[in-house]
Amino acid sequence: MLDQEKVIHELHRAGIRLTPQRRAIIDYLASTDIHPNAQHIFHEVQKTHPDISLATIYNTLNKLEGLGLVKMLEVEPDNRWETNLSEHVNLICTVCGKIQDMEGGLTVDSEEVLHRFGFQVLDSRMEYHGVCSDCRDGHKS
Amino acid sequence: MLDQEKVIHELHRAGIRLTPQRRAIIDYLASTDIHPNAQHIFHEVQKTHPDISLATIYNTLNKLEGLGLVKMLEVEPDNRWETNLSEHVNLICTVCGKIQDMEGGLTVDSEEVLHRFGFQVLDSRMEYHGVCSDCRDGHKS
DNA sequence: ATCTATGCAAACATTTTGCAGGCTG
DNA sequence: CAGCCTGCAAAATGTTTGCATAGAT
Repeated sequence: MLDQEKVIHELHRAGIRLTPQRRAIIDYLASTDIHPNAQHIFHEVQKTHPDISLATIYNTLNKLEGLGLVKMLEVEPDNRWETNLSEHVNLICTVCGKIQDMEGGLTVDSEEVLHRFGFQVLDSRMEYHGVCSDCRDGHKS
Repeated sequence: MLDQEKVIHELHRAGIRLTPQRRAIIDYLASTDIHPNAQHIFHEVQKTHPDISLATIYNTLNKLEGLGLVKMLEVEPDNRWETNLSEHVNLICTVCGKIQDMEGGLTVDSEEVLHRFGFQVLDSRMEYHGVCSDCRDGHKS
């Protein structure tokens, strides 16, 4: 989902150093699709870098986001992060908090928005909130 | 956008008292389409209720949201509130923070999501982030 | 060698909670 | 008049910032 080579290249181009901590964060993000929050990333990266601090997680995520390499999902109670940059819908379970990607489904017509509102679309975020299959199953029993 | 009679009826049905403060908050929400944040609502309602507290704003908004009468938009740096419950897209200007509603445009196919993912859609949130016409104009000059 | 990144802890900002008194229904 | 609601202030939580040291290029 996240192209590590591209990330490293972009960091270099932006003059941002590739430290072991950042490397570990990038590796973790590339390895998962669970849309983790900062705390979750922190705990995962701690396994290999016990001294890492939460501040470094935030620092790195913000830098990656600034380069357009990851996206922050503004979800309660804390933000979640994804590396899927394609146009897709996030299915957010309001019971367990799980987030899945649904490719396709909705298409943004930037031209129409520009004509109707003079609004230039740079990014789109689409979410369906509801109950995932796991939680529906559990509820039935 | 917000039907005050319906709100009052729903509050009554839910056994939630209609205090002057809540009335003022509802009146303000019904009068605007700017998608205010809690602070903004606070300042507006303070004009007629100088003693109101921020906590009451939050309390009321949460109760109204619990009844499905308003929607919270999880937007940085603070949540915004809207009373438009129909399926629509929020156009969010990343320059000035203004939010506009775009009716139509996207349609949620709940059946498809249920079939493909076993995910039961209860609510949808769609946002286009970009630059509004005002900010584009300003930028050009 | 330079200058950015790190870890720590304190600071911040928004939202929630606890409590004593007040007001709605 | 009973019980919920208010305002206040303190607490809670997620995120950012400041600083001295460590480390990447």
